[in-house]
Parts: sequence; C-alpha cells; structure tokens
Amino acid sequence: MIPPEAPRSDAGTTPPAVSSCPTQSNDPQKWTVLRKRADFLAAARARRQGTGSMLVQGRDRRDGDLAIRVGFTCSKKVGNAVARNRAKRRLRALARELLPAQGIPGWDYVLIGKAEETGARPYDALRRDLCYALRKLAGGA
RNA sequence: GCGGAGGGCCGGAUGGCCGCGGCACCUGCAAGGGUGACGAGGAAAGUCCGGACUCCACAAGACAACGGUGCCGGGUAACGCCCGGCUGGGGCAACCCAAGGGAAAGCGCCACAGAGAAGAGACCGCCUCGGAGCGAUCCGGGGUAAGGGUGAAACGGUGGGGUAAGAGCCCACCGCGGGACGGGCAACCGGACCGGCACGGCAAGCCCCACCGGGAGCAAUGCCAAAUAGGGACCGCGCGCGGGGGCUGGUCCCGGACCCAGGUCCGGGAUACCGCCCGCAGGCACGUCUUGGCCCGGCGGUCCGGGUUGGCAGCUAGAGGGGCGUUGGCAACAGCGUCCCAAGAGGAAUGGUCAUCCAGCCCCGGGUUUCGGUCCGGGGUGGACAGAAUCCGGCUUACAGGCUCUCCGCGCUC
Repeated sequence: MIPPEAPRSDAGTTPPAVSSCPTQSNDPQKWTVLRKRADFLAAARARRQGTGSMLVQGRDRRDGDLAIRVGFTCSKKVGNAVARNRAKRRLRALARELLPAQGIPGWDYVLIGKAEETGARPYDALRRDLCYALRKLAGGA
C-alpha cells in the first residue's frame, strides 16, 4: 500500500523510467482494489483510452472520497488461465508503481489486458503506455 | 556399440530491488504497525467414473422402468481403478493388444461380387446315356461337387483307398462335437473313450442373464445485516350511543395525468359512514370526599406485489501424504512401529522486475577424423504443458528437454 519511497528509479539496477513518468508521490493517498461488479460496469460506461498493450477506463466517482481505486480485467481473448493471470499481475505491478503519483484522487480506474501484448511487451513500454493513457484521461476531464 | 521393451524421477538455479495472502506472536484505546515461518501441479486441466459431505425425497425389503458394468480370483471406503491369473491375437524376444457373459430363448441383418449367404446352391467344369454330324463339335436326359471363379465368410482340411466321375462313401492324422476321469478356489487346462460331421458370422442391432445405482449439488447448506417498507388487496372476529364540523386524513362522485398489474398522483365537489372535536356510557391502574389521569382499536388468517444484494460460516487434520523399519502376501495392498510434511484465495493471493549462470538449439574460426563425429575458442538465441477454487481415490488428455533402473535382440572384444 506504500508507494515506492525515494526517487530510487535512477539508482541501482532498475532502468530509469521515462522522464515524463515520475513514480514518486508527495501525497500518499490510499488505493484499493475494485471488487464489486457494479463498480466495473460504472467504469465501463465512463471515459476510456486504449494503448498498444492495454485499455484504461477512468471514472470520477464524485463521492468526496479521495481514494484511488483500481480493478483489473483480462478476458479469455488474452489466453488461457496462466496467460490471463500473468497479464493481470503485470498490470497490478504497474498500477502499484504509477497510480499513486499519476492517478487523480477520487477516481476509479479499470485496466484491461490485451491479447499477446500485455504479457509480452517490455515492462518499460507498458509503463509508457499507462502514463500516456492516464495523461489523456486526465486531460479530457 | 546399435536397435528395441517396460517402469521410476525431475521438469530451470542463485542473488538484488519492490510487492501479495491467510496464520502465529509482539505492539497500539483504535485505525494501524512490526517480526516470524509457510504459500500451485504432475497433470492444479478435461469434468469422464467412484466416494466423503450437505439438502430434498422415501423410510422394511422389493418389482417395473431407465442407466451402468460384464473372462476368473484378489485388493480397496468405493469404482468402469489397481494387482495376479486365464483365453484369443501380434512380435525372433523383452513384451504388447482385446466391451473378453449368452448365438441349441427369440427376432433381425449378412452390402458388393457371386450360380448359391443358412438346412443354400450348379456359372465354367467333370462323368455317363441317347440323338445329329464324315469329323471338330452340337442338342437333350441323368449323375457329381474334386478343380476353376466370387466373397469377410461357400456346410470340415491334408493324404490314401475307392469310383464312370465323384462324395466321410471308407481309412489315418488334424480340426469339430460329446466326454468318464484328473488338476485348479475359479476362469480354465489335460484327457481315456465315443460320434463320421451335425452346430457359419454379427449381441459395439434388438434381446436374454448376473450384479450395481433414489435425486440434486459447495452457486449444496446454515446464520447475520441491509433494503423493498413498517407496501397493497381480501376475509373472519371485534368495533357502545348521541351531537358537532368540513379540516392537510379516509371514503365516495366528477375531470385529468401515470403504472407490468394491484394501483398511484393532481384539481374540484360531497359528508351517510370512519378518523377528528364535544358529551354520556364502559374498562384499567393509581388515588379516593367529590374529582382527576390513561386506554378506547385492534387481533388472526389468506393472497398479491416489490426486493433477491453484502458479510460470516461451510473451508481445509483427513478412508491425509511421504520416508525408513518390520510382519503377512507372487503382487496390488493391509497391519504395526517411528520420523517428517501439510496453501486456503474469493474481480480470486502464491508475484513483478533486473542481473548472473546452467541445460538445449543455431552460427563462425581453428585442431583432429575411420567423414559419423569429437575437442578448443568466440557470438547469438533461449525454458514444455499448464494456475488450487469443498475435499479425497482413479481414469483420460497435454507436455521442450533431461536423469535413472530393469530386461530383450543383434554385433564386437576377451
């Protein structure tokens, strides 16, 4: 639940992230996982942004709660259970890394995996994709 | 060394950085925080069998129907599984394969080809008699089923005798049928002797026989909370009398708008009835001289409609698994002793990422060579099938590559 603390990204073995994609966050608000079907349906009716490796849906809840919530979905198009689980786990890792800093407080996000790409694309590229999608969603709001 | 048969096992490793899940302990009023060990597979898969466990149904058992199983014996909680054996078939062999009960209970079917396909049959033939013709040969009657031909299958096979030609017509052996007796728990095996041959195949077409099976499933099932909502309609019992009033109620009437329906809403009007107000009567407890206070309408049943989501339990220690020893058994397996191991998620944890290495594969250079390889150096690529979902026992299917044991055949060497 704690975001990666220091700007450690340029030190050690982790390759530097893209410059427009900061991973640290100054105001650590909590983020939780979506579990209710209704939340998923609500997000699906809201704004969306596709990228090469994923589809991102975002919704301003307008309920006064500043928590960021996020859900993950991979349909059978992504592959068998092993492939779907792997895609979800990569999305989850991405969300943990980027959402606290890049997401808008009070919003719900749903990350949807794509066949082939989500499981196979290099992690850096995934990171860029999510940043791009979040920027577009925020810009349109 | 080459080729083959049957098992067993593994199915990437190590280390940074960042995470997740329930559990235990510590800490905190709490929210939370900290520490610790643990946390996917041989198939977790397909959901094909067998159970455990729940709920429903029935309660003696059974019949019928439907479904399943099907050589014999054993193992097991049980099985369609496993082990051992038998029979038939394949292979030089190790070994493999088989829905492998009943075809003299009955029905049905046996395509094509063929003359004939179940008490069948004569196409080409073979033999004989009669007739015609100089003759080759032809025509007609009869006998026959050895040979040819068809077929998955042609009513025994081979040899000999026999005959006009033939034929179990006769004989020997084989096959087939019956079978005293012997062996085996049994499937089955052996078989003296008898029979001159009768009884084709398909039961994975129906069927018969024996045995087994009540149905549905963890989205089972139980509890809690929230919401519809303190919803609507109808029935029964009960509802004391008189008066007043038309008020934000009910009811009724008129007009309008809406609802899946029950019905709802808005405007206007009416006031017999109900609520309301007043008086009297009645009841209750207190109080008690009068008087004052409170209650005065609900209770029971049937039906309709709406809602149909959260949370907790079930939920992981049980016919548990594994190692070693031991006893019984050919074995499957069972008993005993001892030690070790044992995930519990719930939009679903068990990971994300980076580096180094190891198999494997490919390429380049060099050495060697019996031209199949092999050794050294360098580079690239790179990890099969697949994710617990109530839990066990099986089966089936998928699977890169690798390790290992036993056995068989051939070749070589001593």
